[in-house]
Amino acid sequence: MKEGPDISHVAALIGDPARANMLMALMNGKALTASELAAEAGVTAQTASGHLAKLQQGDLVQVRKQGRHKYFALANADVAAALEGLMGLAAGQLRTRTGPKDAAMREARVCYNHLAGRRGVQMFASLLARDYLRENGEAIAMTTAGAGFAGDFGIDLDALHAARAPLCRSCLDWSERRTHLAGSLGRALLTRMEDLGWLRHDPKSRAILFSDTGLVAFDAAFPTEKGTR
Amino acid sequence: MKEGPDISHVAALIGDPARANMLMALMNGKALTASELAAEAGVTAQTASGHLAKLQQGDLVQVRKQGRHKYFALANADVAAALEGLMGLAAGQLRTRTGPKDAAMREARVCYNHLAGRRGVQMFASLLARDYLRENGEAIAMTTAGAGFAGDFGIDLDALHAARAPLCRSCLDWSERRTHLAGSLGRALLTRMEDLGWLRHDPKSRAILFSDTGLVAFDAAFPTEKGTR
DNA sequence: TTCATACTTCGACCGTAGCCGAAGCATTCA
DNA sequence: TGAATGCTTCGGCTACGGTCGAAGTATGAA
Repeated sequence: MKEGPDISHVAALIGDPARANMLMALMNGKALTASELAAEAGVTAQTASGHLAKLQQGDLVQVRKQGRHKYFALANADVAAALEGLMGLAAGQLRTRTGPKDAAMREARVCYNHLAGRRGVQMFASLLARDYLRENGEAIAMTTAGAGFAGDFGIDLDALHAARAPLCRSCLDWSERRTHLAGSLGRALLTRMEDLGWLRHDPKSRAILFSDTGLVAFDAAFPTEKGTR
Repeated sequence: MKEGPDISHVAALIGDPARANMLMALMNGKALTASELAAEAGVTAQTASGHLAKLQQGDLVQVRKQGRHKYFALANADVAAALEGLMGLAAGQLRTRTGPKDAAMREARVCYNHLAGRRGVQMFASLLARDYLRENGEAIAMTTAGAGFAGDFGIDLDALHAARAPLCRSCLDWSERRTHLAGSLGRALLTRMEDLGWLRHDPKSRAILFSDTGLVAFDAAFPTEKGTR
């Protein structure tokens, strides 16, 4: 028995304990790095790398490269549904456990050169909600209203456009596990807020520390749905 | 990575090509013998036996022993649902192909000592539809109306009750892949119809040959939903 | 630049599981 | 009773795939 151009291939992918643990860890919809998945599966990084390559080739996971990290997530809802079905047969138990350590880092930190963490996600969501930015798949475009907002905020868009770097890019947040704003605009927003005295860098870590008045101003500038009222 | 008390075990069962082929062959809901499944999977009987034992132990299939045959079917609808989910991921193709050879045998034949084949299934279904028999899981009980019908048909129920053998048993039909009536009642019905001259045994095979008048009488005695009018 | 981190590739080891031939039961049929 | 059929157990072979150490590449940090 050799040829199995069917269901068996994908089932065999799930059938390995290490890979199954990885997939189960991804079942909450969050993205995890290769190292995290290796720990989750209880194997070394080399072994995990091989497993993840197979999962990717089998279209069970999608990958997003982020600097020197690789974030893996389930490929689509169908994969989750298939796993659910198998879980029903196994009457298995879920395993959770996720995420980082430092509270300040989760709240706000610098990601390369832009704002990340809970505040970074908040800022990006606020810009999207007010239609200053629009997401089209991977691409992010600024609206004319967004350009006005950025100008009012004290950002020189012409200078940004002159540079060759892309204006807006989405970036996967490793603590929130949602996307936040990167690109030259993300960088400009962070430096502008630093100039305004809203925040400063923690010299001992990547954490970003808001001043009291800065935090109020930030919430006013980037309101969330709850905070808008 | 060793311990995988989860989803991976059942997935590994499906992950073997031979076993996957067997499961796919069972996806139409019909029951198949070990030999048929071996052929379906492209392995020898010994190998298939091992695979089927594992599938049974993993609660993916249920088994029913029928004389020297063993009929396997999917354990429940959950299994089928899980397989469906995996098929969705594999975009796989179904494979069908089933069943016996001789047309006369499929139409009607003797199964041990009772009527089997299309006519046997018809008879059983007719008795159930008119509430002469009632199915309770594995058990089959005769109703009082059924007792009256049997008496009118010329069957001595007292004699059957006197014998130690069970009155009614269901028997899985290998060509129709549905259950038909076995037990002492099934035996009595067949011999009674032979006495009435409705049918006779083919001396060269297990086939049962109806006479023209016998077939008309049989259809009248055991009408199907379509034939009732 | 130099160092540290995250991931990948290479090579070798090893265990497990699939496979079949042969023999062994169990059931049916003559 | 003996012969045929259907399935299982046993034993041994083979190979595929998971595993890790060590070295290699890429990215970010100092």
